[in-house]
Amino acid sequence: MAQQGRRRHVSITDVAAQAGVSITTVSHMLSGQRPVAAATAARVQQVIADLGYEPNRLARGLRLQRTDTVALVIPDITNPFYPLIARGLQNVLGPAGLQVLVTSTDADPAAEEAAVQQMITRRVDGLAFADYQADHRRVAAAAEVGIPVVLLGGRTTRPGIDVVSSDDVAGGTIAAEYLIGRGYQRIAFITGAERVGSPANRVLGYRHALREAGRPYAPSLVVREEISRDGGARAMQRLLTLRQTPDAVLCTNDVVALGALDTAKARGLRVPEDVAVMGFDDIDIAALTTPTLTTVSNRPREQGEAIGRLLLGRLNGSAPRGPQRILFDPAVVQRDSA
Amino acid sequence: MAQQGRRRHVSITDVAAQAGVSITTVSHMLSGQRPVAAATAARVQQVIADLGYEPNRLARGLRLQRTDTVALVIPDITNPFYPLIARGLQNVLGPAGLQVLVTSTDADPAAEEAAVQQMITRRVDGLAFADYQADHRRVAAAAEVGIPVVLLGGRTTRPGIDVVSSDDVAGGTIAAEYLIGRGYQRIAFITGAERVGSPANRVLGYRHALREAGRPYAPSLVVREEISRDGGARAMQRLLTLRQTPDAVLCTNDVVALGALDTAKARGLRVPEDVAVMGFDDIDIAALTTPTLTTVSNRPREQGEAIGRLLLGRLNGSAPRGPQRILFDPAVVQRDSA
DNA sequence: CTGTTAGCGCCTTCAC
DNA sequence: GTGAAGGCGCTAACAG
Repeated sequence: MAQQGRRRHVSITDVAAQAGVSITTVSHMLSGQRPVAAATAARVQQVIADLGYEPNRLARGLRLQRTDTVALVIPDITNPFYPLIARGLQNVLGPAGLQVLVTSTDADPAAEEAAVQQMITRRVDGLAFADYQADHRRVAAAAEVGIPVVLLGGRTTRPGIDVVSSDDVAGGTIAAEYLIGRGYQRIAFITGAERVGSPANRVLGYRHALREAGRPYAPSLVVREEISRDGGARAMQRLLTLRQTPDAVLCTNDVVALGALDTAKARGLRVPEDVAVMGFDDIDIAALTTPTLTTVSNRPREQGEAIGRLLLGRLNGSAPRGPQRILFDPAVVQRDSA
Repeated sequence: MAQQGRRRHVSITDVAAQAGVSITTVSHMLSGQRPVAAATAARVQQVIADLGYEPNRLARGLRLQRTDTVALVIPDITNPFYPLIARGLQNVLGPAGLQVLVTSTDADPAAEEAAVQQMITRRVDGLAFADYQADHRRVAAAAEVGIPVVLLGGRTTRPGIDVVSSDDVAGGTIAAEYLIGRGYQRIAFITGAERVGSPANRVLGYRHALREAGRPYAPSLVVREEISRDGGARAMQRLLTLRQTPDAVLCTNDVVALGALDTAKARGLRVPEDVAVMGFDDIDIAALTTPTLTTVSNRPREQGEAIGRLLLGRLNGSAPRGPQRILFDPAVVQRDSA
């Protein structure tokens, strides 16, 4: 039966003693590193089962200088985009015997720094890191001690730092092209305050598409707000105060688009008749809103898997020496909101 | 600058040598466990900074028999309910210096067993475990080696196993009472096929409320379907074929309620005028549907925080000896659909 | 105020 | 086919 108090874990020494062999033999029987007599093996097996022995990975890690653990540091686990990344990562790392350690930082620089340091002290074998700026300086400490790093959403690689990202410029372009093709005339963009990172690149793509279509670019139609549902709602309110309100609004991600929808609904606006709304990421909720949300798919699960493969390559030494960069082609997912 | 190849981590020995002191002094200077001369301290600090020393938590964990790590094993990280649990858990554990290790199992019994065993070998200080059946046998192995366990959604405690759960029976009761109070006469319930677990308990509460109100219980109004949006849609279709159709429908969770809304909309029924719809959980999208969804809040974030406090209590020994059970009172979140 | 030393549990080289 | 012993990096008696 279950125990109340704390019980000492049984160690390899206990098993060896009970089985009347040396710990060497137990160790080799577990790892299969060298042959063990059938009779001995059976006896050891039995004792392991009797005692409920579970090897201590701390000790093994200390000895092997390897923890079979990979860290995933993300801004917000409650943004559905990141659980999908986590899922993809676990999909490829799990079968390889690696554990994923997930931490949310709330996009707070101090928390991000603390998280990276924490992971270094835990001697993770690899680090996947995401924040809205995709700032490589945040992970420099890890790269410097030789931990392979993959930066999600980054644009530029560094020695020791690989990058996985959606092609955000292309995403902004195809989204704007889609709206232009649907006949929308005044297309606004709700983005973040930072001038770098995915949000900024999506705006770049949007401007590119306007230019290609011979449309004027109106700075007043690009509004910068906190990247959150509330931020999206506020930005939408601001857009609705313009003399000429937009007939379509691109939002830097789906969560922000939810906020824009909140405001539209609160104002009694019909979507997409009065104003079209479009997001980025294609999180699950995008298919559940009313109206369902037209968006740009960034295939987060596949990005997570790509991160995993990159990390695995670094860990088993099969990766090329220089830093790698994997870009995901975005695609418009047409639904009802635009 | 960042390094390409693997570099050896610097250890406390390196710091001691470089600073010309013993490792004991470095250790105590780090932990503050005993006074160190100001001059010595300064020198050691400097060396630590120069060398970029990060203590190795594996070694420390091995020595201290404590990892400052807590495992969270959940069925599906992409189900929005669980990231909120994770968030709450991290909220209380983080400030206490504990890391949370999250793993998804897809509700696969084999994966669940593997995850628990994995966490034991990693010598986590505590384990939070959730699956849809809330089966305590899944965590027995951890409890037996003395790891404090909290089971999410469980009904019965065991020695070494605490429980945190929403009070599902009460939830079913207040939901039904709310609808009765609003004047609805024929209240249906869409639930899952299983006769145990949260869905079943919610039906129990619903029946209780009917009885208390002196209303008859009509078995034909309880329909069992797959717990999903499609399942909800199918169940609603079935309800609409009854001779006497319901004027209100309780759905075992919000996703199922979305399906019910789909069918109502497809049939041209007005909600709540023709038929009211109500869910459980209060996930984010409940506020996004048209009409917005009246539901029962289960406060997942707070449940996560409760798990964290329970675990902390076990770890610092301040908890009572016997197993504890924390029930969350559900609350009706009134919106437009009922 | 500081140092020496004995493990924590495991893997692995070397020896039999 | 099997063992003995060293050491991964750290903390905490025990000694000055």
